Amino acid sequence: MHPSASGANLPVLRGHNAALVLDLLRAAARADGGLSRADLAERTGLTPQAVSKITARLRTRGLIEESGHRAPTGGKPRTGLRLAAGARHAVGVHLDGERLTAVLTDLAGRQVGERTAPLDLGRPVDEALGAVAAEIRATAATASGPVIGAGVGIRGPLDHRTGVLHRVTGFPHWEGCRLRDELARRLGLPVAVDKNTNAAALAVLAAGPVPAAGPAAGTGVEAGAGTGVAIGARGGGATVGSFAYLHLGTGLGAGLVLDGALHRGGRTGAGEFGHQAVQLDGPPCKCGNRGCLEALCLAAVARGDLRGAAALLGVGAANLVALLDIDRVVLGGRTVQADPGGFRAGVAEVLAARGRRVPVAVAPPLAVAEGAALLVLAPFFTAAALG
Amino acid sequence: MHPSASGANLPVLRGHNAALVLDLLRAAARADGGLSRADLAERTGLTPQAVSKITARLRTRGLIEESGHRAPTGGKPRTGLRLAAGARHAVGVHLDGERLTAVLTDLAGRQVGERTAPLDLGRPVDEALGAVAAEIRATAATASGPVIGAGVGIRGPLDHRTGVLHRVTGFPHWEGCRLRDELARRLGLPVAVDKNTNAAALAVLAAGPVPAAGPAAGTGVEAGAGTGVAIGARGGGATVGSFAYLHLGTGLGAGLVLDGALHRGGRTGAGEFGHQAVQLDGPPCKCGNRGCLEALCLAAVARGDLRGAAALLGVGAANLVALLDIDRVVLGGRTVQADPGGFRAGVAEVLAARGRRVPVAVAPPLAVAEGAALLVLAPFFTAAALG
DNA sequence: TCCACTTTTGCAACAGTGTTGCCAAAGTGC
DNA sequence: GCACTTTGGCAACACTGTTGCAAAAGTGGA
Repeated sequence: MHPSASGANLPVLRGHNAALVLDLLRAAARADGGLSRADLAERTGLTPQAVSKITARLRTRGLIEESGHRAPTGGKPRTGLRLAAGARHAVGVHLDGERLTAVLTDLAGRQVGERTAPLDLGRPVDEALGAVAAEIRATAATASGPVIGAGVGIRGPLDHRTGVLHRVTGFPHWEGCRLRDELARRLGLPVAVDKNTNAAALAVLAAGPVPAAGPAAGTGVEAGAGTGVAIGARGGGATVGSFAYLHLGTGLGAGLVLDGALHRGGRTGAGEFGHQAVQLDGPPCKCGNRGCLEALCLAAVARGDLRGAAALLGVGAANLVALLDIDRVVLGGRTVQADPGGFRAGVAEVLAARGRRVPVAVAPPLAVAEGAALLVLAPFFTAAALG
Repeated sequence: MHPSASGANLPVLRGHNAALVLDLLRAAARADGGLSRADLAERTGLTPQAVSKITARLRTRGLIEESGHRAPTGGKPRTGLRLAAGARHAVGVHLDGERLTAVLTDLAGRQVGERTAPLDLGRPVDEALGAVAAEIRATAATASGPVIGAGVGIRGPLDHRTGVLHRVTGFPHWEGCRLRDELARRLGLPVAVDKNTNAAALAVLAAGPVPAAGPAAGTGVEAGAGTGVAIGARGGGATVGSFAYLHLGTGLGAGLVLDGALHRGGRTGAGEFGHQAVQLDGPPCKCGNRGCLEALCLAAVARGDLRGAAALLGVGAANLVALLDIDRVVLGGRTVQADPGGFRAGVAEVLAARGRRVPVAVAPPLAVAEGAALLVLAPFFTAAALG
């Protein structure tokens, strides 16, 4: 591979624009319903004629379709275009220690099916993988159209690029498991693996901006310098922004979306949120240090002090919001789901007290599984409109 | 403006590739010297013929030039191409409270001149701005070619997009100063404003990867999903990676480069590193909270405990490396420059003790001013190779 | 000294992108 | 019924990178 083969030729250009259009239609599909060619031209900055050509190609491929007419405003009414959401499906799996949750989603990433099964990671790897593959197959079997692959969300540390697990707390025989390739071989389908926090963050990203009005943020583009991202930086089709997904379950971790893109770091290590020191002389953590946020937070949970846990989570969130200038915070994980309102309020309170006024929300319970499915759908909205 | 006008047409494509080539030549200019057309083709992934056309256009514009021949390897020797570094110049200014440091740089961002002058922010804004403008003019006057603008690095908080200062600690009459526009008016030149930490981070980014061998990091590109950045994400022409610049002076802040791009956040607020809580029951900070890293660190400095300050900085760095999976840490700021070796060692020690083995370096003293100049040079390496 | 060989670069023709100019289609409103 | 507005497609176009081929400029061996 080239060290930095980022030169763009005509096929790349075409793929980029096609993916952009498809992404806008995906976002629209999850909101009102559709967009016209004129809408797309306005939002992409391309000419209407270019959009016509692009949508014609996508229509030929069966990825989008026309959908009636909009109400006219004094001229010819706009023809609606929408994602042919049923044209492709994906399976997303959340491996949560003792439970497996699988969802089937359409091309827009919307859930259209669900399965749950117990999962015993204590079994031999080969057996367990067979069970996981069987669940994925069973989920895929309910799809009305082709299934393009399966995504898996699981606790880190792991390497997203290679799909290899580094370590699974409590189950040392899983260390080094080539999860992606093993599942892909069993399924005969493309498989993608990522941390549960990253998967959930993708689901939140795809769900679009917070329903309520967001915080004030000027949209004025100006002539100042901006080293870094060139053409092509974009988010989930809607407002580009930043948020952190904080996951409190058997551990504490984060999924970071910065400027509309998930930040994984070079070794899929980003998001290690739980082992920040917040009490230098605090109690020892199993990581070897003292005063880690995770240790304090889980201790509070263990003694039933959910308010205290939420407050601690709020402190960590405040640190993070300050460091990254993040627009909103989303909470998730089994512990949070036990008292969503309490955690939301507790975290928001600490954030406000520290002058970091950002909206706080709770992610849907299936966010990890949904996001895992998005892992395999992503290529459609990035460049894979080729072929 | 379009909400997300990221559609790419032919001019955008051309600009992207031209900027990419120029950026590679800039990086080369700061290292060995030059690259041939064949080198560029290899690194961009474009065909040699495309590179020939692109370089011909850049040569017509006087931005690059041929530079002798490489040693042949059994065929026609490669013709060297290099940035016409003297074709453009820029001024970078660091406003550091009581001192102004201005540098003149060439197109490659290399320093070719320097001026220092006392600065009294206690004076009326108008007077002080006049003095700053005069220094910039004096610096620009020494340039052998056209000066395309001036960049200013100053302590935050401020808004990079608008160039407006929010607040200058100790000098309330500067609040709300439209620094960018005021200077641009006085100079008749484009001006860009950014936080000192961001400017320094840009300088570190432009300087390229750490001279010694970097940490291991697989370069295998694979077929997994990667929602987010599409074409065009790139860094300073060299290895794309992440690092944090930590600035310890009269305050404590950070400049974050993630995946090769400076992360500013939506409100230029990113990098507020000093007000992370690391001691929940610690001493009060002027920000209103307790146990902020900045308060602890500056207290250590005040009592002459530089080792203690370095250790605290190391704790903060470890938190940050864990959260963002960062490849290296770079230190800077007046306090660090007082004992570079001690801080480097102290921070590295804490990082290692916490299992975050990343290289630690100290930035050159003029990093902020140099980075400020890069703010105005950036458009050349992003898209401004247009008409 | 000559000649095959390799490698780099350029010229010319080409494929395919988005753009421009123009026009038919399909509504509203008087 | 007719002027007007708006949408979207057809055709010609400009300009991108690509492909095919040849010239330039070296090496190395006979």
